[in-house]
Amino acid sequence: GCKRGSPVPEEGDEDGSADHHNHRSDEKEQKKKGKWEKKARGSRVAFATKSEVDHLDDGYRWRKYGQKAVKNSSFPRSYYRCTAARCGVKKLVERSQQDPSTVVTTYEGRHGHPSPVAAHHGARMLMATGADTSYSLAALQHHQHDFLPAGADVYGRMCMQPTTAVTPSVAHRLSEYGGMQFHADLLPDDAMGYQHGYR
DNA sequence: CGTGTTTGACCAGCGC
DNA sequence: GCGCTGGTCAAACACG
Repeated sequence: GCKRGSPVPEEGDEDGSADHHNHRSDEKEQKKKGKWEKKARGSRVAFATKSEVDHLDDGYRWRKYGQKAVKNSSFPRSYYRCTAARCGVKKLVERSQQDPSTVVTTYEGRHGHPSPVAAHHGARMLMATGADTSYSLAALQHHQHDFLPAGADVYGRMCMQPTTAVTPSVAHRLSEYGGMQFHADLLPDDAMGYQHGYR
């Protein structure tokens, strides 16, 4: 079922990493509670980005742990998890059905640790604080003129290519701002359910 | 040998 | 109870 049950995605019980027993039973319990739709742990943010590759380098290291076909889309959905220890942040990646050139990336939770790559841009830290993701995005838009170079259009098309003035992470967001739209858990579940971000 | 991806199987929630 | 759907694990596999 596709339901975002909890209307209040408050994240106060971010202690899942505390008990990582080897027992299968406990892991199962963890799986049950780990339901995105039933138990909203941490923030959820979805981005629609134009890219020819599914996996975008946003500055963090991700490990793919699954792939399944979804009903609302003819393309499979990929599941990623942050490889950092004690970091249970998850990420979903799926292509848009109507625009195969568009990739929808969904983040859940907050890292609580800096990006593995040298972060010399404040924008990097904005993502790391995930808790205020919506604020981070707002801040990004507020300061986007600072990061946004004259040739922003270039980043709206490519996300993996090496950049000189901005980091891939920034480029990623620029692409979102430069033509695509994002939606956070601020939106009603209707907006989340009918389709991923197209309106 | 270490790290990450691919892939099949399992389980939980929902509707009938 | 059963089938459908979606989320995750875990062994096998690929790469450096």
